[in-house]
Amino acid sequence: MLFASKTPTESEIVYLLKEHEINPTYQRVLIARLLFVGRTHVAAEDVFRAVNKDSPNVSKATVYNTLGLLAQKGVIREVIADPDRVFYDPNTSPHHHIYDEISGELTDIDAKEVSVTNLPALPDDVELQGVDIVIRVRRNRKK
Amino acid sequence: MLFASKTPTESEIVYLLKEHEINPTYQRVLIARLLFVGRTHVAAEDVFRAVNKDSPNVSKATVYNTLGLLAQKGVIREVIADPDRVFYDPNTSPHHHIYDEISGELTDIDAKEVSVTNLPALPDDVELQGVDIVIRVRRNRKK
DNA sequence: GCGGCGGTTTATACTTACTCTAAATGCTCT
DNA sequence: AGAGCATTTAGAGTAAGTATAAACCGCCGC
Ligand SMILES: [Mn+2]
Ligand SMILES: [Mn+2]
Ligand SMILES: [Zn+2]
Ligand SMILES: [Zn+2]
Repeated sequence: MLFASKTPTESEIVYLLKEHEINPTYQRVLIARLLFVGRTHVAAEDVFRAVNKDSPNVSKATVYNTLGLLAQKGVIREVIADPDRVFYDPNTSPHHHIYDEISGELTDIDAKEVSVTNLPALPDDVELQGVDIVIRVRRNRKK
Repeated sequence: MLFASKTPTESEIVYLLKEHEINPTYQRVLIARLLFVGRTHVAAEDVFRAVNKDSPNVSKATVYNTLGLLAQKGVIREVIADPDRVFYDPNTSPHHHIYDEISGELTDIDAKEVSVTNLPALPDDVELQGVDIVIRVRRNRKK
């Protein structure tokens, strides 16, 4: 979901959540806004820290529940690339990832820049959820 | 690494480990053999259970350390697809995976059956470790 | 055979990411 | 205000994996 502004307003976020049949509570709006303002790949613990930076605002359970809910409703996307944590991605347009095994950082690659062909036909009792490409790299630290 | 026999002998495993500069201890041979006989994708806890099924043979630490060592030396491969655990794969030939989000099962797809083209050029301070494709599906349980 | 020595394994404690539970809070309708 | 449902919360619990420090093993020189 793309916004006209780089930093969507609270009411734009409220609208986005409603569109996806999510009741826009204080905590959900706060978390969603953080994601869409930051436009980066974040883990749940990052969100927990950010959202409680100044004052205690949102519990850990709510952070996890909200990220799960947003992902399930399609507002954001889960990325499984790091063996230690799930990343959440506000970019829901078709794209893939470069994963740096050293820093743990994820970078987007537009799906148009990669083509995957000849995917095998799937048995008809399976429902395709998505095709994820992860390019695993190691960026050499310090020259 | 392919074996003539479907069930490699102990000495074939010993040779395989030596080839990869791994000292073939009792525990390492046991674990590697289990992987290459089973020829499936297994998590560390699966290996721990299997290897200690009858009598206590190998500690948890050694299971984790050995799987890590085998992967690092290229005898087996790690697969990151399930958010809850790392899978280890005795199939090191180029291939990709179908991941069933419901059962947690992984299935191989030969790399020849898929083509990925137009991968973006990587900055020259990054070393490519591999390109992993995961096809996420849900197999509908019970008609 | 004995002592030493590096490499390996072990039990066990610990950490980290995440889930569960049951109570408290809030929101809406009457 | 009170009922009823949705949501949030603190805190306990789980599961995968890591760290630590002691024990053990295989080999070598004596
Ligand atoms: Mn981990
Ligand atoms: Mn997990
Ligand atoms: Zn992304
Ligand atoms: Zn495989």
